[in-house]
Amino acid sequence: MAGLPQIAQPTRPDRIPPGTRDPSELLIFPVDDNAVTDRVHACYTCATFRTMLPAQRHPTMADVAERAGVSVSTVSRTLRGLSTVSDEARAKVEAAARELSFVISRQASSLVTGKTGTVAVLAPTLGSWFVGQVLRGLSEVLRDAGLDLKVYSVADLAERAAFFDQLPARRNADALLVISFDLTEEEFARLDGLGVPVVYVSQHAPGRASVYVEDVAAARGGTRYLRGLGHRRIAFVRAAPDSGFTCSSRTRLFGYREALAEAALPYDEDLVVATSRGRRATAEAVGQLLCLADPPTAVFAETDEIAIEVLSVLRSSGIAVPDRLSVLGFDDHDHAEWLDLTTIAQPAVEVGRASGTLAHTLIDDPTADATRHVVLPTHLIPRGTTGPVPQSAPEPKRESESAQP
Amino acid sequence: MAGLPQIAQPTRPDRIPPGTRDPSELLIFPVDDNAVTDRVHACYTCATFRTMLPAQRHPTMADVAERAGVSVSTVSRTLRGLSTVSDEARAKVEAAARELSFVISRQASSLVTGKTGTVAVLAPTLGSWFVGQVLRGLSEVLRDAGLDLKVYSVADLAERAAFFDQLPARRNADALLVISFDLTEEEFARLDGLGVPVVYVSQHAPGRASVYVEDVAAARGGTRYLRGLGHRRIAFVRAAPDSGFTCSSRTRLFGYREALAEAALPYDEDLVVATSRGRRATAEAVGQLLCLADPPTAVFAETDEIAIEVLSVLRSSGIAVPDRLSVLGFDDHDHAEWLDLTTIAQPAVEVGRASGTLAHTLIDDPTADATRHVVLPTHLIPRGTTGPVPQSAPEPKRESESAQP
DNA sequence: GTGAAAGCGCTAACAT
DNA sequence: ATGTTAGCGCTTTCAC
Repeated sequence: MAGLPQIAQPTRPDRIPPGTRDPSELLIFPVDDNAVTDRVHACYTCATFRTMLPAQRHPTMADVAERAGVSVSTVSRTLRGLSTVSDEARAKVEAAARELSFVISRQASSLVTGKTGTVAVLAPTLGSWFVGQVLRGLSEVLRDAGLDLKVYSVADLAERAAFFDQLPARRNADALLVISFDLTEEEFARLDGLGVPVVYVSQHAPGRASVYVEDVAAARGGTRYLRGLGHRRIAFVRAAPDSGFTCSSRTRLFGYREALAEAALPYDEDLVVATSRGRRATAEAVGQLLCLADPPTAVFAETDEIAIEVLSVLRSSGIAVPDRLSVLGFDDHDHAEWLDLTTIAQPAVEVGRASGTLAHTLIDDPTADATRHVVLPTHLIPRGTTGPVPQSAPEPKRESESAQP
Repeated sequence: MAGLPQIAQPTRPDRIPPGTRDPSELLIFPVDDNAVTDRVHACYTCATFRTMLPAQRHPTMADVAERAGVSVSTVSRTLRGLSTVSDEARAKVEAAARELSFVISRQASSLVTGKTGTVAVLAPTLGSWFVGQVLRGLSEVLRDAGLDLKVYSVADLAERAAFFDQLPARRNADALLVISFDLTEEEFARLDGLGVPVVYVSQHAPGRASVYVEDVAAARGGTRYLRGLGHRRIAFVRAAPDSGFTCSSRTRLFGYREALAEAALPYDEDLVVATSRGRRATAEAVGQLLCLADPPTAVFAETDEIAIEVLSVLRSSGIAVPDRLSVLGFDDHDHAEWLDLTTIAQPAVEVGRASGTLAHTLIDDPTADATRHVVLPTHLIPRGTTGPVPQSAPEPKRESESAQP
């Protein structure tokens, strides 16, 4: 692991305002505006505020018991809310615990109960909108259930392999939630043998507990909606498949194809393009579509984040939305409303909540149906980026061709 | 806690394709497109895929020792990488551990070492862009350090109070990271007595370990930049202060005021407006600014997310950016580039990395400087939403006043 | 209703 | 270099 950067020797200012707390005065380090390098500073004015506290031992149940004048067993029973404790003893224990700021050690109790009081979640990244929303719902439910939340993320294939090889969650969580992973059979098998319940989030895992929205039906509905506006040439922009982390591409593309088939529209592979993160890739993908002999009049993006990139590219190219090209997203990202993006909303927070609830159920009740599926609804939100197909499909106008009058 | 929703009785389709794995065929539940209610489904085709595995006991070190024909101590030493193990014994232990898929129980080892191998983080929400980026950097560093990451989030003031009352992280983590909280003195005091190192992230905590970007200098620089474009009436749009969760409003506003003062520009309270999440609040805030007798020619938004809302409102009002109004953000959110938003970039992922590194240092070395500050740089990225001040500050044009020629 | 004692799985000190 | 032993802080019998 990389160590901390070296401590830079701060140029001592002429006068150090003693004991000041105003943030503007505290920030007296020689930090250039717009500097390019990072550094570590000793904080002059801060150092006086606090002398190091001696590392103190956390109080244990024995401490509480002694103070309350009861046995450790009684403390344990009281704190777990068992009814076999007299009111008198309970009061004494609660008072003692409060006075000592006693907090139970999950490590110790888990050793004997076999429960860790923790739920682990595995996600491809912690930085995406969807994962963030799922975690929000999840943490809310787990907090109410008295469970802690541990997160594992794997950034690339090597880390992914390492995770499935070692399964660090194995003995250190009561359940594992896997968010939005396109798993191989081997990985499924590995998790099947994990020894704790596994809940698959945002994906349909055959024969295993899953929570997801009906991507296929939603994408079918979205494509039908575009068809209803008169569009016949509908493009699909998907995330780059190389990451291997998302399974929504597959399902949403499937729904798209179904809706085309319903209307006897051909599935044209030229209309399906992939983009990876970053504006360049999206610009290329969009360019590819617009250069087709028979270009699309509508674009269905796999996620709102992709749709927003597409909008951005279209705007800077001067292509009118929705007059010349309609754009449909998926997610109802916060920014979708602000950008007036038509999208298929999915209840991401609710997906998190349902996952947490399901995990909690499976933990508490080992006889619960471990193959239960929770399917959450989606709904289309028509906004301003979609409109009727242009009356006469115009030849794709290229700048070099259009002469000024 | 709310229970799981009732299992809906699925209408059995005419034919259940047996053993199929194609996702489209699996999704045979009566899920209406765009349905409004959620439900739980039993998955017909899935149930056949897997018979419940009996709950199996996790192998312990004793199991590994027995299989390897050595003592438990040797297993422990081997797995911890101590050098006092013969190659022969090491090989046998590693083989046995692998065969049994042994995973060490942190619970048990932490009981004796006093270390949990876990770092806890407290965040106001898990759904914001900044927190997500910080968590990305953090998890990367912690993974390399062999530490697990536990997250606590508090959604409202009641939960916040409960957290500081109980301090659930107390005995269950080796360090606590507090992200972007505006803490009271009482809360600081409570954390000072936590018994484990605390790192304050995205905030300057006097006398305590902190990692942050220099908000004051950055905001000063951003405001100077707008001044350099000729702007004299510069508005500041901040997040609603009622949440009490962010401390960036205070510091960034301070830098803004400093830059005004440098140029002897007056600080006009009418130019500082607050907005909460949601487009309506932003629309009102922007409206307030545009209705001023002497309206601003530039807007500095506390975050990119706010700036994007502002842009959206301006666009739908037909107010040209930057011709009539310049907009400056803060963060360099992913969407900022797509939207061509001028912004002050902060290295959010790097903030997470540095926090994790600092926490790791403080855990491993109790004598390390617990008041160390890491200050990371910011830089301004000029893009298309900022431009020179309009030549002659025009009277604010109101639709009712402008007559058609 | 309460306490004493055993032991969860591991590490650390000691003995060999 | 390896095995033996004594706990870490808690829960859980089992007596009382």
